[in-house]
Amino acid sequence: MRTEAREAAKRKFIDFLEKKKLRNTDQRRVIIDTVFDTDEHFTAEQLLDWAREKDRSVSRATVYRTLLLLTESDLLHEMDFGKPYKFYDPNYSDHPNHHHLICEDCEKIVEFDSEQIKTIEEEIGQKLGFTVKSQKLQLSATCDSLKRSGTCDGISCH
Amino acid sequence: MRTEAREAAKRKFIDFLEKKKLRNTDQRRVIIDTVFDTDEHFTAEQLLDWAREKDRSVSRATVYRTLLLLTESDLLHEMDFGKPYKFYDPNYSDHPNHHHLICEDCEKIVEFDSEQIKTIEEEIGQKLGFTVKSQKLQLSATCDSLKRSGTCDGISCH
DNA sequence: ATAAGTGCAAATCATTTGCAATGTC
DNA sequence: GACATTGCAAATGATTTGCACTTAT
Repeated sequence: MRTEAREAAKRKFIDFLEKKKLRNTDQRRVIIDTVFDTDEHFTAEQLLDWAREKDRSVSRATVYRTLLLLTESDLLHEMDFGKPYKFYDPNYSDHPNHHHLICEDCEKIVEFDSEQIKTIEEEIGQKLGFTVKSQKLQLSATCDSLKRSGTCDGISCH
Repeated sequence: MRTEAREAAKRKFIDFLEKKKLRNTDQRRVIIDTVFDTDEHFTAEQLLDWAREKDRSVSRATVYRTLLLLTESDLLHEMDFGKPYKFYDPNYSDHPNHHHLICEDCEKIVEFDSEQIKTIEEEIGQKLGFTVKSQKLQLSATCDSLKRSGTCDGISCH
């Protein structure tokens, strides 16, 4: 994630805590530093591992409790990729309307934006009598370069 | 669901079983009858209840095992609506490309199709070097009639 | 001082699985 | 008869929670 975006997200979280009269603890700081130092999707367990590398005192319970605060404050989005555990996406604060393409061949996840889709979504919502507030779009796809050349090189698949 | 679509889905499932040399048991028949007699989204637990009304011998284990077969054969789609349990959507065999709009006010789920979105998805996939195989789009929205008149009447919210 | 936050271990709860009995082909 | 399928009850595994101690404000 870009440095400014990352720092902005951390600041927003501190603001969120203050506004709710919640406390700015060592563990919460370590966890948000970890969350916004990556632009990968991650699981609760991965976050626990990473955070513990920085501070052994971070516990699984606090990771889950902080993940809840981060999703409530809309700085982190919960994602379901069909696995029995959740993934978390730290890129929404920088790209609030991005979508996901998941490659069935290499499991790689590509993020993309589309103004066009956003516009159509709003039109459709209006036609149905609703105001669209947010969206989740996941495309499942196969890798063209794999099919053509037998390997996952080029822009696709990595 | 329309009668023909419903019957077609059941037939496809029987074919699927035969092709895989799996057996056409009483319990599986009761479960698919139940699944394709509704066009609502449902949970495993609801399906168990409904199936048991028809045949007390149906067990939770068989419901889960049959749900797996139904999703594998692509006749039923698993959906994540942010709850700790999964929902199942029986309408994909009739409308393979439909999307969902979830109303934040009344929790109603509206299904809709859009050729336009499908086209854009394919274009974007191509540009990224992939062939799009399937998609999941969920819009989260608020109800206009509720905002205007204070009640959820009209086409929205029911 | 006070109330929020923490780690730990136990609890929860949807889903999965081992197994002996049963049913389908 | 062979082997898939079933129900049951126990296991699993991600996430949540109660509690006594600790820490931020």
